[in-house]
Amino acid sequence: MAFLSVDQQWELISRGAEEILPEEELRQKLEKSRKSETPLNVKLGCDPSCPDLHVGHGVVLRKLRHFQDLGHQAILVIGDFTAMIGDPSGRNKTRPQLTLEETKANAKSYIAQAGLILDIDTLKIVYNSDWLDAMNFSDVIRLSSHYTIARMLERDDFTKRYQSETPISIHEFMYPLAQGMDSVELKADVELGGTDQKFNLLVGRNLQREYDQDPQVIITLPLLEGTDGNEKMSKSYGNDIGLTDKPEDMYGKSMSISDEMIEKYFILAIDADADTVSKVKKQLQDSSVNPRDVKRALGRAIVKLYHGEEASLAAEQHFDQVIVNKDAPEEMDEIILDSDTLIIDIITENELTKSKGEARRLVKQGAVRIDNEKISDMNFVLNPGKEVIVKVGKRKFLRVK
RNA sequence: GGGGAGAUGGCCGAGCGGUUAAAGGCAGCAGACUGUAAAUCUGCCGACGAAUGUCUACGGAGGUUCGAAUCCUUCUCUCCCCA
Repeated sequence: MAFLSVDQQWELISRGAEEILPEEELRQKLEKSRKSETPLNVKLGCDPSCPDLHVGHGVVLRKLRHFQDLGHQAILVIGDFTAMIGDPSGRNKTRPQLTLEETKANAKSYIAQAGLILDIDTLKIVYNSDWLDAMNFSDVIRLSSHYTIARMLERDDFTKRYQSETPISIHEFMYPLAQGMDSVELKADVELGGTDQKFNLLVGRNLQREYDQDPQVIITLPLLEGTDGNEKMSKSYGNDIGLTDKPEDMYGKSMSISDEMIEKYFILAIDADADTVSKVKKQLQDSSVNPRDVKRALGRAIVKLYHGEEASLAAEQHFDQVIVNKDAPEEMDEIILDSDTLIIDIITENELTKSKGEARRLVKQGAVRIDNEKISDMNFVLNPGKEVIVKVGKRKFLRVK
């Protein structure tokens, strides 16, 4: 296929990107690829230690998709090797040791979800255990001789941990090297990653040079904060919008982001073009529009991206009904009661609360309603036979028959 | 190899023989107010029980004591300094 001009490609590639290092080299690579009609190898590594992707992952996946749209070769590297090794010291909870089966299952789920964004047909998927597992100890020593401790310690989190006297195991130094080896193996022209990956991406660049390759250009993308507006989006912080979340949840979560995040979400979560972004920015600044309405548009856009237009409208309607008008939703889990049961047991057993203690606390605080009637009696008993709706907090419902 | 410091609830961090389910902060949850925003205020925040309460918990295992997060022994792990 014919490639667009470098400037045209540049517009899409640079959209939303934090840094492109070095810019000039990327221009040259694009120029060369255009002339020789050879697509660039664009690499994105992923960590299959967790099976669920969220909108934060979507940011960098969309960027990879941009390259696909421009006719380049997208390569998804499944980091199954590192996932299998995990963190042998067991200290790092985000890096548990996985079995081969778990890794495979996660990778499968990862690819399926990534397919919501990427063009799977032209995507090249590789597993880094293919080459990393084949290295022996001498290979590893040879590889590590290309890097020094001082350079390793330049990495932000190493510096911090070193200064705060928290342990750093030697093997942790191997991860950036392993990731760099991937770039060498794949002869990557470009590697994408979040800003927190900058160091690792640069190691790949340096290693390629050591192995006499044309070093990759790195493109970093801003990290998207989660719905709390604070921490980066992550399932473990509970602030994520999952790609496979139900439309209503997706919409609801989108509505709970803070005003300051709206513009960023427009840029990173839904890839809005420059015109839309500047319009949003203006609306937020001159308060001609209630920020809530800007957010509603955002919520619809996010749901539409993953579930289609129809679902996005339904999700908004659901939101209006349940949250704005405080009505019960049409669909909710339901149970059939066969004997008199304490309300506390009902909500605990159906996972509306985590423990009976919590259930009691909520009753005490007036957060539990039956058919919209606040109950305050801890010993309230529900009798079978009559259909009622139990509501806990603002958004947990259960139909009891 | 030698010397020193340390390991407390989701996280940070006080406690250093009984009044400690363990100060304080952060995070979390609920209520009020709202735009399921932010900010603010109030309450809760190990489990089980209606409750006096019972059980589990201060890195692991033993021990001293009427009583231990606190003292002793030992193991595991971490950090610092010297070599």
